[in-house]
Amino acid sequence: MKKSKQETAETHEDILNAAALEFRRNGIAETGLSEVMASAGLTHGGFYRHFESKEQLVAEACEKAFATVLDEVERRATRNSAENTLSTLVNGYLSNRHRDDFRNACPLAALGSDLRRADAKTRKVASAGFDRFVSIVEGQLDKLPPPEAKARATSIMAAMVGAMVLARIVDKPSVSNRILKSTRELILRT
Amino acid sequence: MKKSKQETAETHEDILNAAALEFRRNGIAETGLSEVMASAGLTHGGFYRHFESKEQLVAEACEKAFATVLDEVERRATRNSAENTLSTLVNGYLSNRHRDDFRNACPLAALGSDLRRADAKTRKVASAGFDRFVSIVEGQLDKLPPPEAKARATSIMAAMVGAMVLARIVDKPSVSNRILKSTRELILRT
DNA sequence: TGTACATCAGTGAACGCGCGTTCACTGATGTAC
DNA sequence: TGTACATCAGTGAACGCGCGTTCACTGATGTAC
Repeated sequence: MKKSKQETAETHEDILNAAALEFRRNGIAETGLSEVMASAGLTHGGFYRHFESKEQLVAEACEKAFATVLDEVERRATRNSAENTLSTLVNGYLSNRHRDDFRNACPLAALGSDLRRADAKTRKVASAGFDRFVSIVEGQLDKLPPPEAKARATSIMAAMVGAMVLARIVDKPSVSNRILKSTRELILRT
Repeated sequence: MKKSKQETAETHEDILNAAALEFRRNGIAETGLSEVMASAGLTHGGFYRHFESKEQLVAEACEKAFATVLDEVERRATRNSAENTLSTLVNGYLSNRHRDDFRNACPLAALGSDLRRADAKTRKVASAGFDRFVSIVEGQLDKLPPPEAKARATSIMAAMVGAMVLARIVDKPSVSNRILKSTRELILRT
């Protein structure tokens, strides 16, 4: 039952989307290929018609997750450039919605320690994703001279990622909310 | 070859220390019990004389890692209370040494996304570790009124953990160093 | 345009491997008398 | 204090299981003529 080129391409995207979600939700090592394929509506045997290995899927799924999330962040950041889009961006990132929903979750926070241990290709993807995210934040800091803006944007990313990682670890909702709130304040005060 | 009570207790600690190191270095799911036992100088069969399950080892090893790291942080923070110990603490946490050496690495940053997916007991341990770390930082903010100090300490923790997570993901040393440096500045300026 | 055939996406069973866990066994320790 | 025996830390082999990966097979698609 060979499929048409278009169907094949759609299936490829389905697997990528399923993997991008499952990896962020359950972790890379904890997510099996059968799980990913089932989530995409397929049996696991067909996996190797689309990817050379799990490592390649990890790299492509991370790239996909970064692209999806950053396209959306960039879209919202550039929509109303007149308003204060930095606070929109920060409040969106450090929100309960982002914390609780992995469908559009930032891979840096969702896969933090997994990415460190991933192979070179995936780490390259993650590094590029980080750079792009910093650039978007930097674009919201037009009141600062460029070198300071880059440093500032970098530290804002660190604070946001750390807050999201911690907000998901902690087992008391009140503490989780306090982490998000105080980090919003740390970044946005001045 | 039964061992004396003291030897048994020492072996228990050896396994805990080995696990605390290997989990932080390689991740929880990626570290096998054979690996931990070999690292402690034992064969894997004896594991269940000391622990009920891998989950229990994870919880105890995390507790051990938090205790070791936080005792040391607290010791240094209270040693010379006259000096500015906040900058000592922050500069120590956001250092290349901390980033590159997992023997005394903060479990929150080293196991970030692993802890989120751990069982209830381990998450409780991690939450308690986080609370204690916040209290130590809060103790260095004696110029702020208590409620603000707690919020500030919380956001400082978020920034430090995020910076360390990102500094380890990124594949260019220059970017990694920039993350640490800019976050030190974000926290310590004012 | 129609026909014959090669291609290959997807299925489902099977592979070897390492995992967490169990178990029979050993022999020094600790205890009961 | 000395002796006999139960305990149990540690070994090394084995267990079932799920993992990533491979493979024979199916049959619709795409291509060559």
